[in-house]
Amino acid sequence: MSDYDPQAIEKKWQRRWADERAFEVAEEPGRPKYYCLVMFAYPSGHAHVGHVRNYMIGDVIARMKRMRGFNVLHPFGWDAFGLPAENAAIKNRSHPETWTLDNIAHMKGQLQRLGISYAWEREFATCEAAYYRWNQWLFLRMFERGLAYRRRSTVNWCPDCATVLANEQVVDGGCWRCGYAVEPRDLDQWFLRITEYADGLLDGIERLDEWPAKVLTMQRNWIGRSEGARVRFAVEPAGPAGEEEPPGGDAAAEIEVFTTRIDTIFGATFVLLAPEHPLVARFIDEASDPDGLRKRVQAFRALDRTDRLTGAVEKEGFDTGRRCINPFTGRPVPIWVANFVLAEYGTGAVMAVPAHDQRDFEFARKYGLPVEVVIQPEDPDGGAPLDGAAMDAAYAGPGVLAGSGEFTGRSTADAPAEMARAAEDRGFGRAAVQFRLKDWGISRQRYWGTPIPIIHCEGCGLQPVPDADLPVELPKVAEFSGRGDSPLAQIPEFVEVTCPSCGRPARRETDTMDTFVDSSWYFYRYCDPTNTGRAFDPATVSYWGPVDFYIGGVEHAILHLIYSRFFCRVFKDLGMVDHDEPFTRLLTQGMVLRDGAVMSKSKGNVVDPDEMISTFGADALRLYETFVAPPEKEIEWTDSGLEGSFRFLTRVWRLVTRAAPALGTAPAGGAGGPGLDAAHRALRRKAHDTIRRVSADLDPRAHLNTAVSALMELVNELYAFCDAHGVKLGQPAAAGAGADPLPPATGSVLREAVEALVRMLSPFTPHLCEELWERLGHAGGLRAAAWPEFDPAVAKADEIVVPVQVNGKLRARLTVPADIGEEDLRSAALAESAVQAHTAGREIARVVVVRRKLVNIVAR
RNA sequence: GCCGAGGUGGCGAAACUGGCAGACGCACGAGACUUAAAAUCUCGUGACCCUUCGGGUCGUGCGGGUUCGAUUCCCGCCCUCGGCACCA
Repeated sequence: MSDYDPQAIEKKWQRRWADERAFEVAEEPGRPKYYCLVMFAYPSGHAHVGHVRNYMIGDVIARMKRMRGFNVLHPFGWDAFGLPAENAAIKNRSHPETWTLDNIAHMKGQLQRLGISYAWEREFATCEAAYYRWNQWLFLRMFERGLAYRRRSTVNWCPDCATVLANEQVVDGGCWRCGYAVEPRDLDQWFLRITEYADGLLDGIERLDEWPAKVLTMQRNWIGRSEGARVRFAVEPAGPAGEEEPPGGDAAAEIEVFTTRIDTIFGATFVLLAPEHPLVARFIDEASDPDGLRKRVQAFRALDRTDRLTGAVEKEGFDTGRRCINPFTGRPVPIWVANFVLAEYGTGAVMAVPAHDQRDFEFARKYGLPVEVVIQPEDPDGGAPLDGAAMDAAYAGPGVLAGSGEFTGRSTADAPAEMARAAEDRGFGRAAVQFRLKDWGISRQRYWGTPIPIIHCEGCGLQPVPDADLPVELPKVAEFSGRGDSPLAQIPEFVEVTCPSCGRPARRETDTMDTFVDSSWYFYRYCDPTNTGRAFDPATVSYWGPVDFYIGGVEHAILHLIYSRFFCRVFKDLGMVDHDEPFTRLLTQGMVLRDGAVMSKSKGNVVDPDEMISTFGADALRLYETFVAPPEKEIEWTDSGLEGSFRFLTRVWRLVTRAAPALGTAPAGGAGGPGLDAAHRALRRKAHDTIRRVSADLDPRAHLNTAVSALMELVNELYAFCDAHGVKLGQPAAAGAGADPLPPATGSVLREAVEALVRMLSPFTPHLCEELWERLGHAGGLRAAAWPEFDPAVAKADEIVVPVQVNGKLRARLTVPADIGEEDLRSAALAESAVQAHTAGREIARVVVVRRKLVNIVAR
């Protein structure tokens, strides 16, 4: 057994860091700052090794940056509102706060046992009124600006969670949390106008060059910008000519469509309405509905929402019997209702151009509707032009407009802009941009969230709670009986208030905010966490912000990471932040799997960090999770891998503790020292080469795994060096070094390498390295120690090995002076016997010499 | 269908700007130490072939191309994973 005792070492240093408030920071104008942030935690109960990996990546970067002289902000906190707490309260007949605070206490203990260098002084939980009052404050600012508004709308309702979900929280038609099929419901809801910022959010993506391409793509898809045009088709009066319009009739009705292909509009042979389109009900008179169209509409609307959204339903439609006028051709076209047209996208109505849209084409063929070609591909061979009657598929490619009136002959490249302009000039349309992104519904009919600070007054309407009355605190008691209306609605002393405007009795809003509001700006609050006068001091955020390095799971690519970008822009418009983007660099860490599956309690494959820590120590766990693969990749948990990391740390322990008594003072830099022999110079070279590699791997590359392997190589080399120079590292322990004092040169070279090793390893395994650093005779801890300095003069080799190829195949390796000239290298290569054996009897056509890299001899 | 990321030994991976493929680790094998085992230390470990130290051939998903030289660049495929998707 080794005398490496992680339990004792880790306790000692964790206590010391806590006593010294070692990682708290203050603004220091003029000193470079670095804001390193991991996504804060939902206090679900227990951290597992997947969380640990996330936090380790942040901790390695934060500790390294600190040693490199940066003023590092590395905070942590809790995303503490949310449904699981409320569900647990219902189940346990307790209060959500109890469950939440218990979990936070437990998880905080777990994180502290990992020795993460958080500024715990800045910790907060979003369920504290001191935090969520600023959610309310911000909501009111958005309300004033029309960015927060209330409207009745069809929303995504999760029957299981008994609440509304944002569009982003519906995954494959189910609830993102419980998977239960989402239903449509008509409710009055609060929305945040994120669409106001759609263009800015999309354009900003172009400048996020330190974000993973995957996340940017997902955000682009989610925002879903389409350029096209809106065109209005006038509805023809109903019934035979001369018949009187019914009262409230639709003589002036118009159908507005959105299209990305206005250049095909002369080929629009019918118009399709969503079943929910308001005109549909007007077109179908219930009293005289001989064909039972109303029933068909209802059948369409009743279709499974998921199937309808994913296209799993058979495309069907029917003729309303009404017609509208194509404003470009002046011709009437029939109006149909189709089950695949979505009310919530665009205008809920589309023009159908079967010749140039595959879906329209199939629909037209199914129902015998006309197909008119208005785009002819440019065919250099002069083949037969397309014919609507004979086509077996739509032509959606580029070409030249045909049968399109004054636009005939224009190209599909130019026509759309011209035709949109024409539509605008003639007053029936305009160029338009359509987004897939919708406004963010934040109303939740649940208790455990931020109360929305609004009062409903019958006389005055929606009244904001005055700023002076903030926070609107969650009432402490509430009945957690189960499902139904918001629990807050059942607390009279919360609901019954007086109108701040007229003073008459009024009702308080009982919805709470989506918890994603909480997480959309928490990174600013860390900068100024105890401010009682405002959300944060802009000057403080100006110093720390934006977040330089943000680390978290890719599952937040479109939820949290779009909302935060949105809030950043809102704060900027409020004059509170001075940057456009909140997170300069984003790293999405891979998940930790076990037996090929995500760890979960239900699968019973959770690896508990506490168990690993008690067996191998936090340092071994930290090292394993950073070494096993690049941070972005998912990893498969293996116990043997963790054991391997523990073995390595034992090796480091033995190396440093046994060698320490014999170490001299480190060499004072310079070019290797003329008095040193080859082995000593080689060790110095290796040490400095490792400094170069590890430094670059950590910053900026964040390749934590290769940084560790470089350190392992250095340790291997140090073992070989010690073995060759009489420092006994192997067993038995009693026969350690120190018995024979080392020659001063050997001791000083060893010290230099060992101290570089300890410092560079310390971000990964801080407890072990602090202990070793102390044993090496340094006071003040590693925080005071600078990152080792790379000296190119020392790293420079005096001899190098150059591979020699013949026709691209490796045939020999030459050991030559590092500064060898091209000519000398060339002749040395040609003189090599192995080379001559392969060139014998052949003509040497060419010799490629790449300085310091390789020689390739081309022989024929 | 569209967009993105990938495919390298038994396994996790490395190769940063076109220059020795497989560093480092896991697993496995051999040796040293030991009464023995564990631990530790040292060595070996892509495949195939000739086998004599040693040498040869093949090898980074598949097929082509560019190049003195390709895991890396280009063209065409196949597969895996992720996102979006009746979005007009």
